[in-house]
Amino acid sequence: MSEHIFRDLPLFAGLSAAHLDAVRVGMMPVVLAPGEGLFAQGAPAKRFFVLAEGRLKVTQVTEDGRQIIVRIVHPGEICGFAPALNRDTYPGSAEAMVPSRLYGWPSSRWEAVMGAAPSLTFSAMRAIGRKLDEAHTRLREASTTEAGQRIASVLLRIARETGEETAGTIQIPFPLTRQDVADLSGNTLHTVSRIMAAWEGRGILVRARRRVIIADLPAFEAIAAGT
Amino acid sequence: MSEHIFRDLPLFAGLSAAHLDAVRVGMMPVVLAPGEGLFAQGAPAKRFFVLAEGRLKVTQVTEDGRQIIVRIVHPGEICGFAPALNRDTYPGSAEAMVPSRLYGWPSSRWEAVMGAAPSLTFSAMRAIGRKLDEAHTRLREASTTEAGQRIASVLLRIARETGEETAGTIQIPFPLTRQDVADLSGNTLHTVSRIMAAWEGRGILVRARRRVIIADLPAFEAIAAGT
DNA sequence: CGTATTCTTGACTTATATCAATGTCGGTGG
DNA sequence: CCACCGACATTGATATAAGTCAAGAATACG
Repeated sequence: MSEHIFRDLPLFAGLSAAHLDAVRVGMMPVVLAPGEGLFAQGAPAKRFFVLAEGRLKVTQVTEDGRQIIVRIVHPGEICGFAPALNRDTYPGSAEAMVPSRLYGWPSSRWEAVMGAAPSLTFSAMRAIGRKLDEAHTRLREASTTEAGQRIASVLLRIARETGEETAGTIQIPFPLTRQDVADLSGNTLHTVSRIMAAWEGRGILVRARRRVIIADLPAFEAIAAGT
Repeated sequence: MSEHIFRDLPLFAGLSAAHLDAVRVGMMPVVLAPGEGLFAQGAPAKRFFVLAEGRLKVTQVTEDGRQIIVRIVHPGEICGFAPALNRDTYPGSAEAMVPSRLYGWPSSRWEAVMGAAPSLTFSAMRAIGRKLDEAHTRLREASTTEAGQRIASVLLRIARETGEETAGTIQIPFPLTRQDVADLSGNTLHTVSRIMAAWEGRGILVRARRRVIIADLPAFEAIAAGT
């Protein structure tokens, strides 16, 4: 079954038959509807996953109910890698933003699956490293740049990762509410709404419910860079 | 030479003679005076390191000259792991806070050194993972908690990692200026100074130049947790 | 002993959160 | 098919935390 995922996922490309067999042990497919949770912050980290199709958001909540979006998981990426951190609970919650398809393994298989091929390990390590890099960028921006710049920077990064160009505009191909943007950029919903409304007025952004469409990329890049 | 480092550093514990030999290839000792730089942001990532003794701070600067301390490197930790991110320049600058001793390898040896023992790879991965976790915590705090809480949280984490208890007080065993604390917690020097002065008045902190000494740990923990 | 670094403190300003209300879209069920 | 309801979004008024500007004091170091 699911022979195709090994062709679909770059992460598993070029493995020998023996290693593929090792990877397959304990592997289970998972399907999620929009808004459905995959795992919850603080829950025992029973499994780790690779996203085959769709989009997830990983969030963390503070005691007082505030939320931030820690990362957005794109197809082909690993998530739930708590085993790598040597911890037994998930540091955040994961939830599908759109219909999603993934594959999961018991945490106990982490070293076996990673060990099946060194390239897999380095790939996972690079993925974690990139996340670290991104987290540091956001951290630096959080304390040194103002709200508008942070919002532009976050949207620009997502647009670069996954944006789809249509008639000169770039659209982020999955729904992002104003609240999501706020949680991504460390602002309140209100501030985000005000700033994005201003950009609409200047023709930089196109107004759309639960969607972000960049109309004037150069202007957007200028804002992200600090004008 | 330097046979002892393999006993001193937990990272290299329990390796076979053959693997130790592999690790030793291209290895070079480095000594740094306080304030001396190890590598600079944007420079070609020629080497990666393990800190044997001392303390480093890794910083990033924005175009407009603002700075944040991305992490503090403690003895036994890996730094300069740009190769793991598949990038050829350092994302930040590293500088010794106190006299420091380390060992470096050419970046080209990354996979070889990591491959010398799987345990080493997983150790490095855990180290990166922990940094990611820490970055997310700081990111969450940056946008949801107020200045005093962030300062307390940062100092508390460092104190837990490395603090030394003396006569009921806990001292962070390396110099930390108010500016350092500001760069660590995402504040200005002034805000940090005001808040720490207030804590001194309440007997929670002991005043000391370039040093942080926690006098009332429970009170400090309460502040970090959000009172 | 003087000079540089580090730290403190005050007055003022501003960005952004908070509070509060209203508006708009889009799906669901009658 | 239309009306309603809930989710999502806008907008204004106000409050406030923390940044900026500015000056000066304390400590370390050569």
